[in-house]
Amino acid sequence: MATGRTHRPATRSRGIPEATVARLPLYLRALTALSERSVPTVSSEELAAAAGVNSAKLRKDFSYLGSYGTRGVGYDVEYLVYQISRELGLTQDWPVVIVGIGNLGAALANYGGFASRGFRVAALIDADPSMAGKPVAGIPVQHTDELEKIIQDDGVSIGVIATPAGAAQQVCDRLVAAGVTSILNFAPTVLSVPEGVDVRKVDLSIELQILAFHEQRKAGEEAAADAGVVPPAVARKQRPSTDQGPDGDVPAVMPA
Amino acid sequence: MATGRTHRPATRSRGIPEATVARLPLYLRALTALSERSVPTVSSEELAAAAGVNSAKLRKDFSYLGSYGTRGVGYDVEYLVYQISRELGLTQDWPVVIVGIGNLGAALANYGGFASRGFRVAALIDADPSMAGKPVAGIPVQHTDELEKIIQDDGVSIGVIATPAGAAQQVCDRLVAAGVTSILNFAPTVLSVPEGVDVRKVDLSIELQILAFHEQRKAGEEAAADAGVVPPAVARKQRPSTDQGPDGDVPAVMPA
DNA sequence: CCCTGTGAAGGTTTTCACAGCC
DNA sequence: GGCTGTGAAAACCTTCACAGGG
Repeated sequence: MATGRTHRPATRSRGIPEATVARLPLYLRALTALSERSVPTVSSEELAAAAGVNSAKLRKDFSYLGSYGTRGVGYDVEYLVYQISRELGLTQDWPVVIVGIGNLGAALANYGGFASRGFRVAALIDADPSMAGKPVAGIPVQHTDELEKIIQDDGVSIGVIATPAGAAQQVCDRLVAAGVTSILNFAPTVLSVPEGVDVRKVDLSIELQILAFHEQRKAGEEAAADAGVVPPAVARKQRPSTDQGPDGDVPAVMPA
Repeated sequence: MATGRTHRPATRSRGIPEATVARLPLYLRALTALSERSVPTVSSEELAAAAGVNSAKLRKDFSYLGSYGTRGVGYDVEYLVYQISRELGLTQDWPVVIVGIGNLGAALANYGGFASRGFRVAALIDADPSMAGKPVAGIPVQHTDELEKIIQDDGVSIGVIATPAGAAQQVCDRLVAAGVTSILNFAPTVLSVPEGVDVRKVDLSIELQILAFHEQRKAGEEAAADAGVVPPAVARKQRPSTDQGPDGDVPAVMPA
């Protein structure tokens, strides 16, 4: 699934596949770690292992960005960090508002991974008046009444919804009306947004349900295998997993 | 990307595509809402809209489960709820442990979506001795030392990791050694697990980075469109979004 | 000789469009 | 006539395998 904009016909020369975009942050994280250890270059094989992906995929992904490697050598770590950051738009500052400061909202506010990647928490917003002024992660919570003003004053284009499901659509509508065009939704609801607005969702219980499906499947297989109905399962030898990546599935995403 | 088991050759009669599995929880949520409103039947069109997916996809998805609809009428809500629950393995009880009771762990412990879907929080575990005994969401936190005992006594097969990145692999190893075979990882690290163990990950900052990518793209397009270089963007009329679904991308998944 | 970059093949997922049943 | 279920086509993504540059 794309972004709703992927459908546009013309001018798709810079078209980076959605699946590739989804992996760029993984590569970036692995590269940042290498950079911190002052590793100068890395091969597709090594980087792929660090990102939990296979190397052919990684090379194909990078080929969409351009030819940033050197044959016989590998990729220059610093250079790649820069190129991927630029491609993802992380070289600019993205002010973000978080709406709904419960446990989850607080966890998000405290999450270090944002600040280090060009995201700045511009404001924390909650509907509970008794929260107003209370600092969370060093930032004072503001009341929902201020929402429009904050977004306009700070030029916020990305909003995070961490409210209960019942409030999510209403908050979403206000965010969009005030100018937000990208929304990360943690509430377990389908949001309705106008064209041009991207929504991505993260649903904790969905991930668990998918695990349960496979878990159940495993149990069934064992039983079947024990009964000799199915070829015996491969021995479970310990070995580093490969290809641990997002992917083609549930991640929970989607366009508007 | 499949589950690592998808590759197995033989006996794939019950093979439900991974992309379909990833959407079943969405359908289930929409159906549960209809059930609560005592709606008896629903058409593929209506249910698809409620789940944020298109109707052809939904019908194809259901066709993998069997023929549970009635032509000219639609689907029986209660019956479908049951069939999907069963397929996902939610008709049985899944004890779950959450390791790492910071803001995020606490949010997860408090999250209502678990209990209502067959997941039972069997224990909360944290490495900080001063947390031990403190109740979170009504459940007393236990120390990491108890981890193996808890997992074995309760027959836990699903573990949730909400620790800092540095501790994640170690916790993962202990969970796996104690018998856990499915892991939901919130720490921003690639986990290495033996074959037969499924890992799914949720990375908050990855989702934001993907939004930033599209956000940047929009800005660039507007500029280009203003300059007449690109066909003018479609007017942004308000209209309910369709096809808001997980999907083929970053969700963050993968097999072992 | 090593490792990137990439056509081509193979697989999976989505979408179309309509036959078939109620 | 309405709506499901599904082959067939199209789009998308991954993997293979190797040409070609360092």
